[in-house]
Amino acid sequence: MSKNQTLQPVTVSPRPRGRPGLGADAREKVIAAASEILIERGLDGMKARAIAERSGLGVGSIYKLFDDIDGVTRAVNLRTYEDFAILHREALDAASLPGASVQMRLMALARAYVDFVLGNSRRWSALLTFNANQVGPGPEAYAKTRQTLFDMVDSVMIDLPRLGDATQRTRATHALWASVHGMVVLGLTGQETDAQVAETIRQIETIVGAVVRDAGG
Amino acid sequence: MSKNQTLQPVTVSPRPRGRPGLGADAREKVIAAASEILIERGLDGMKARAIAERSGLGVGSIYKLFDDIDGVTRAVNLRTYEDFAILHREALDAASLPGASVQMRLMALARAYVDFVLGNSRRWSALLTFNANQVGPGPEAYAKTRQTLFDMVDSVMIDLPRLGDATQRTRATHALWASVHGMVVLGLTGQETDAQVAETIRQIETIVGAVVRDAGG
DNA sequence: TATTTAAATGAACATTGTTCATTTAAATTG
DNA sequence: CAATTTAAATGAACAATGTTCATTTAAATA
Repeated sequence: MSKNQTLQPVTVSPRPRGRPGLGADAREKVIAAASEILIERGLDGMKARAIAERSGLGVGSIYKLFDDIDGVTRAVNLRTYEDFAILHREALDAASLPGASVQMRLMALARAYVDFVLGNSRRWSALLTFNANQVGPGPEAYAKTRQTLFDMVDSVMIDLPRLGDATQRTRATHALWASVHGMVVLGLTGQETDAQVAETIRQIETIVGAVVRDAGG
Repeated sequence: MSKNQTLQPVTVSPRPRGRPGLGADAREKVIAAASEILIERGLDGMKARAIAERSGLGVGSIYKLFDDIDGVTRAVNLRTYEDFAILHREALDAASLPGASVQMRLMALARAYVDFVLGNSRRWSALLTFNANQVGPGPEAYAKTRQTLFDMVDSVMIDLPRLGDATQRTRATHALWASVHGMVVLGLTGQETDAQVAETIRQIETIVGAVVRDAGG
């Protein structure tokens, strides 16, 4: 191997002298600790000191890793959103058997939505609160997951014969999934009975059914 | 006039001796001050001291009138919700000309929804944040306004011929309006361009149109 | 006018986000 | 290996905010 340093200068900077940085997993430890607290005690329990104690770090270290507590919340919410997408992927794969109708596949995705909210109420609530306070589009990191979710729904919608061109299908996909979001948000309060859950599912079936039939599905 | 006190004892308690209570409008002054701050500085500006200063009361007085700052927020949000409903009423009345189609009237209501969010972004955001943090159904006071809004939409939906019985129509009304909510929430971020607003309206038209056509409207 | 009473107040406290002077420990140097 | 260097790590201290309660205030009565 050539070692001609004039042609190929050493680009790796020499290891600095001082104490090495926080382990690469320090960020991960903070996010994990904060997530646990969120699940156990809700967003109100996600205090700087509580996160520090559970993660085994000092309070100040959190501010080395994140700009502020909102930064931790953003990271936790991003994790929530990713888990949300993973559940959808699994549900769609399970429902994508040969001959599965558009309605069936869309409802499988919708049920994944409902299931996630039911099983992750505090993480979900934190995500909603964050979005409600956002001005402007969310952080760029969310875009990828959002696109992943969109693609899943759109991959089903593409089987509807009368949705028009790509622009119109994209619009219908966004519209339908925002609608599911609305019905879940207004239907599931965090203290719901089985009957309320069933009613929410039926409402979603109503809208999905109307859209699918209207588009010749 | 008879003054037989044994048959008709005096039921009005005598005026108490001490300093009289906060004026009946003290609560109103707090709500007004808090609303102004919310509009000017957002939810983060709604601090106890800021509300006290602007309302001309002491900090402690706020805690005589409300259990805590969340109580003030709840009252402010209720006011927001009532104003929201008023705008819908005006829009529906204006759109309820003879011969106005179901689609036209539903879209008039939907445009009122969008207009309110655009014109009251911080108050709207506060309402969303509150709902996101609620566990269980919102306070009972909200139920009346919610019913008012539901009745408006339902009074249009009743003109659709193929919505089935009252249970199914109620479900469709809830479903459609929750859908509009979802599209507005995900479509209007608080920093939206005219194009984004137009796209949101078209998405709503897509869902409303599908539901109306599917129900024979 | 003096007295009584409860409303009204704001200083004081508790909690929490955030900073930064100091401590700590890893890597290098001699 | 001991001394030195360096930046990470820390947590005490500060700032901001929600909340309480002993004291003050003023209206109604005696």
